[in-house]
Amino acid sequence: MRKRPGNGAARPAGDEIGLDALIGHAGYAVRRFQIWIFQDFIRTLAAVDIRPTQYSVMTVIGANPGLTQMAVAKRLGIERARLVHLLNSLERRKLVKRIKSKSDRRSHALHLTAQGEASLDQFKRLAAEHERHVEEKLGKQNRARLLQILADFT
Amino acid sequence: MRKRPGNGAARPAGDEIGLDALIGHAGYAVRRFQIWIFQDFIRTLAAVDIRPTQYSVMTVIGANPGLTQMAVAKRLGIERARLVHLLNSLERRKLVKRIKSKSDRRSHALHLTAQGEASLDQFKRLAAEHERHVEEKLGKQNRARLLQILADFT
DNA sequence: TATTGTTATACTCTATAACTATA
DNA sequence: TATAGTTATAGAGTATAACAATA
Repeated sequence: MRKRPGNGAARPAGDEIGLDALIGHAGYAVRRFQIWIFQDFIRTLAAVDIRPTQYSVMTVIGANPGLTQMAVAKRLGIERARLVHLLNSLERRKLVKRIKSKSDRRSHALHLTAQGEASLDQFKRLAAEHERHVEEKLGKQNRARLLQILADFT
Repeated sequence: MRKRPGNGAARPAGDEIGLDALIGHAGYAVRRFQIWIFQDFIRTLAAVDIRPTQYSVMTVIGANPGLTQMAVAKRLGIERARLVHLLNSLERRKLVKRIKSKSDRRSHALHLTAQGEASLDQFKRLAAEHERHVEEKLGKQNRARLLQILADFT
C-alpha cells in the first residue's frame, strides 16, 4: 500500500516526485545541465588536474598573449580577486607567467610558459573529447542549436 | 599606436579579445548563461529573499507534501548535508516544517506551513516574472527550444 | 583621484567523512 | 549492517571592502 502524503508519514523515495513549477523554468534545466557538463569536464581532464575556469583562463591567455589581469577578468566574467588565486596556482605549476608591464607598472602582462603552451595543446585535446561526450548526450543537432541560442552570452 | 602582444607590455583592455577554443565549448556558454539567469532570478526575488535553490526546494515540497529529506535531496541533486542547512533556514522563517515520521522514526516528513503555502504563491508569481525576463533575452522560440533540448536533465 | 593587483572576509555550493539514532 | 539526518571540514566560486603602488 502506498503511503498517503500529508499525514506526517514520510513518502517512500520510490514515488514519482513532480517538479511542478520548476518544469517551466529554464534556469532549473540550465543549472542541472551545467552541473552535468562541468562534472564531465572535470572527470575528462582529471588526469591533468585542470578545471573549467583554469582551462578558460589559459585558453584566453594563449590566444591573446600580453593581456592584463583586469582584461582577462572582465572578458571571462571572473572577479579580479579570484583571478589572483587562479593565476598563483597556474604560475606555481609553471604554466603561466606574469611579466611586469613597462608602460604601466601597475599591471602585469600574462603569458603562457613554453610548458604552458605544450600543456594547453594537451588540455585542448582532452576538452575536445569532453565535447564529444556532450554531443553524445544532447545529439549533434541539439548541441549546435544550443550553442547558437546561447551565443550572446559568451 | 596599438601595443603588440608578446613583448612584456600589457595590452590595453579595449582590444578585442578572442575566445579561441572556448567558442566551441557548450559548457562555457551554458555556464555564462546560468550565471546570468541566476543573477536575474536573485534580483527579481530579492524583495522576498529567496534564492533559486530555496525556491526549488519549496516548490517540490509544496507539490509533494510528506517527502523525506533524502527524497528531496535525490530529486533535486542537492547533497543531503547541504539540504539540512537549507531546511534549517526555511524552518526558522516558518515556511517549512519537519514532522517526525511515525513509520520510520529516522526520517522527517516535509511540509509547507500555511504561511509557506501563501508565500510560495507569491514566489511563483515573481519567478514567472523572472521567466519573462528570460524569454525577452532569448526570444520566445529559443527559450522553448532550450527547454526541449535540456528536458532530460530535469 | 582613479586604477591594478593584492589581501582579507563572508557567504554559497560541492564533496567528504564521521557521528547518532534508528531500522 | 545499512539508512536518515546531522555536524564538521575543505575547496571552489561569488561578492565585497580595503590597501599599496602607480597612473
